[in-house]
Amino acid sequence: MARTREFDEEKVVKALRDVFWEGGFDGTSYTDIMKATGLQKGSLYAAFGDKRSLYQVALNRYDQEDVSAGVAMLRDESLSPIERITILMDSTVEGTKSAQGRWGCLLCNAASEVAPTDDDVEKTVKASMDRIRNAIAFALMPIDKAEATESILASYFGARTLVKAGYNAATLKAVRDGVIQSLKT
Amino acid sequence: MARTREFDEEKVVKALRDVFWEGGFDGTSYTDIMKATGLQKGSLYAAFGDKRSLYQVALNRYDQEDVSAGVAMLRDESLSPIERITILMDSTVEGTKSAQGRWGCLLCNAASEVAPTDDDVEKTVKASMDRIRNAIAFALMPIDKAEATESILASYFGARTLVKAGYNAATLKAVRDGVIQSLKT
DNA sequence: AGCATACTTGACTATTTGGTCAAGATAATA
DNA sequence: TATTATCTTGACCAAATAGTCAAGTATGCT
Repeated sequence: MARTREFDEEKVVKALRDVFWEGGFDGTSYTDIMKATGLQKGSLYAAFGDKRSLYQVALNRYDQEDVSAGVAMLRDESLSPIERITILMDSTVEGTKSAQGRWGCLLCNAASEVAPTDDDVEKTVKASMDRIRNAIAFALMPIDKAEATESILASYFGARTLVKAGYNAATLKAVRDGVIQSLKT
Repeated sequence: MARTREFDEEKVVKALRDVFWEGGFDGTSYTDIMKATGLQKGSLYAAFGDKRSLYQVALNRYDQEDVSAGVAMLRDESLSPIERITILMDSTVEGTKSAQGRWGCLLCNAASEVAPTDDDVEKTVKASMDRIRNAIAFALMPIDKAEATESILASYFGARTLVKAGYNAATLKAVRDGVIQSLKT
């Protein structure tokens, strides 16, 4: 019946996630988006809607791919609770060394920049954060440390903010060690 | 010799801090800035320079007023170490209830939005964060918990991010309680 | 093969952006 | 009081912004 879509939606959605992840909402222009996705404005509007919708697509992708990976690790019962939290916090140390790591946490970036003026984004961000919260709580259950759930969640987001602020691996290791230490007593 | 400045620099600088604190860098236009300060563009340029300079003025004011207040509290030896950390974390709980609290931490906002593309801002943010870090370390010394410094710093910034994401007082209390619990063992 | 459908393109627009500047206003000094 | 240095104003500008749309294009179905 009709012409088929030429672009690879998988690649385009990843490109959307990356371009907003790196640049933020206001910091990313259509010029940037077109360059990143290889699509023209018209196609973007036809396929996804306006800029806010594009951002939502990016957030959803981040949830489905990046948050999900972390959640799966935290729920992996072949690892010990301490191992899982160590891996979680270690990922922030690694973040100091990679470009993507230095982009920070897209959820935190969205919470900071977009959530205050966009109820839909606030809901999406909170839902993703809750998934992480619940996975941390699940990981802590076997060692009876559920009361540490929220403080570890906060330490994790705070650690990713420290990376964005330019702190080095040593500082992030200190965060990790402090968190692990608090679970060993 | 010359005409004197009409505006109250104290009020203008506070207004700059507030308008960027609430709206972020890209999210704040000259229209907003003029409305907040009561000054025209030309005066702002003459007095402070371009938009990035205005942002730096706001950051410095935040450091001198808001960060300093927190640092002074953390260094107040008339309070016990646990009391001081409790007050620090409690401030995030209170933050869920005030407009200014929901603006989040200007340092975190700056780290997220501006620091990656502005070396001066990165330096300023890091310097302010270090002041808080050192004050936390100072507060923890008497109870020999210095190794918890960075994880508490991260919990604090993470908590303020949770507020921006729309979390309620109950969640922030859980963060606070988790942090305090980890100091009592 | 030809049609119908929907995708793709890029020129176009109205608005807003940060930034400039010349003219006018004002207060401290001589 | 006249002078002078500086502050204040708002009109102005070029560039960039998000968003629209009509025309052209390509595909799957009949």
